[in-house]
Amino acid sequence: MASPNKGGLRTGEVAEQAGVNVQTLRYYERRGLLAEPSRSLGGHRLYPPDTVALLTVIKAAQRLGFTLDEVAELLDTGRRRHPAPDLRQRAVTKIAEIDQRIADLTAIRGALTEVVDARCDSLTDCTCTDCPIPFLTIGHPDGEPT
Amino acid sequence: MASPNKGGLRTGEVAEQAGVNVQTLRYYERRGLLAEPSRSLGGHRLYPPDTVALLTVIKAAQRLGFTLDEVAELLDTGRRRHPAPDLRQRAVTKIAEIDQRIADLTAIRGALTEVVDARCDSLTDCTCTDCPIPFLTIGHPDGEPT
DNA sequence: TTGCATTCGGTACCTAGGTACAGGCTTACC
DNA sequence: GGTAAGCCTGTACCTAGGTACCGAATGCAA
Repeated sequence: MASPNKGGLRTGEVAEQAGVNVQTLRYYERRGLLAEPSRSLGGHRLYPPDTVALLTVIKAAQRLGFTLDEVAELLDTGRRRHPAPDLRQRAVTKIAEIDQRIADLTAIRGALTEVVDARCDSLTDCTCTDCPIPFLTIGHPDGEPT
Repeated sequence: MASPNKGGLRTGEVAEQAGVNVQTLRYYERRGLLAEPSRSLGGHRLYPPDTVALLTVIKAAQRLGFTLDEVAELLDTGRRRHPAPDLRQRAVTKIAEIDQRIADLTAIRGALTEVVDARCDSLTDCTCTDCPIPFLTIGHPDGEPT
C-alpha cells in the first residue's frame, strides 16, 4: 500500500487536501469546529478521512457570510439531529444582514459620487461650489450638519 | 467666561465636542491624523479650536469608506497644497472598490437564496433534492463580508 | 492650600480569523 | 540505525480601529 493510512490522515495530509494551513486545523479544533481527533502512540493527530469534506463545508459556509461561531453552531445542531429548520432560518436572517450591508454601501457610494460630481479637491478646504463634504452624515451620527 | 481657553482646548473638551473618546485623540496623534498640539507648562495638550472641525472631517471620510491611512494621506496632500486632483481620483477608485464589494455580496446573497429555496436542512447532511451546498464555490479565497 | 477632576505616558486588551515562530519529539524511508 | 521531514505544545504576532487601565502628575476653583 502506498498510503499507510492506518488509523487516519495526518495533519499535513488533511491540510493539503483541504487547501488550508496546518495551523488552521488546530485553530478550528480550539474553536470547536473540528472534534479532537484520535492520536498515534507518539501523540500525532490522526484524522478520519471525512475531515477534508467537513473543511470544505466550513469554507463554503464562510463564503456564505457565516462567522466561525455561526458555522460551529450550525454544525453542532446538525450533529444533534434536531428537527432544525435552523439552517434555513439562519440563511434567511443572513440574507437580511447582507441586504442591510448592501444598502449601507450603496449610500456611501452615493455620497462618493456627489464628491466626484462636485469636483471636490480637498477634504478640509474644498473650493468647489456647494461642496457636499460638510453635509456628510451618512451613518449613525447625529442628524443636522452645521 | 466659564472656559478660560487660554492657549487652546483641552483633550476632554475636544473629545466631547467632536463626540470621540479621549483615547482616540492620542491614537490619531500617533497615527499622524492630528498634529502634535502645543502643551501647557505641565505637559497637558492644548489643541487649536479648529481641531474639532478636523475631527468631523476625519469621521466623514471614514464614513465614505476611507481607511485611517488613506485619510491621513488625503489630509497630508491637502496640507501640502499639491495641485491634487487627488481626492477626486481616490474617490473614483473607492467607488470601484465599493462596486466590487457590492458585487461580492450580491453573489453571496444569490447563493444563500438558493439554499433557502432548496429547503436545505443541514450543512453536512442535507436531504433536499439537488442540494446546492456542495456546489458553493462563489469566490475562491476572497469575498469577505462585514 | 486643599481637594477633586482631569490628563499624562505606557501598556494591555478587544474582535475575527488566522499565521509564525521556537524548541523538542515522532515517523518514515533507506 | 541514521537522518530528514513532519508534527507536537505554547506563545506571540498580524490587520484596523480603537478602548481600558494604571499610578503619578497637573489644573482649577473655593
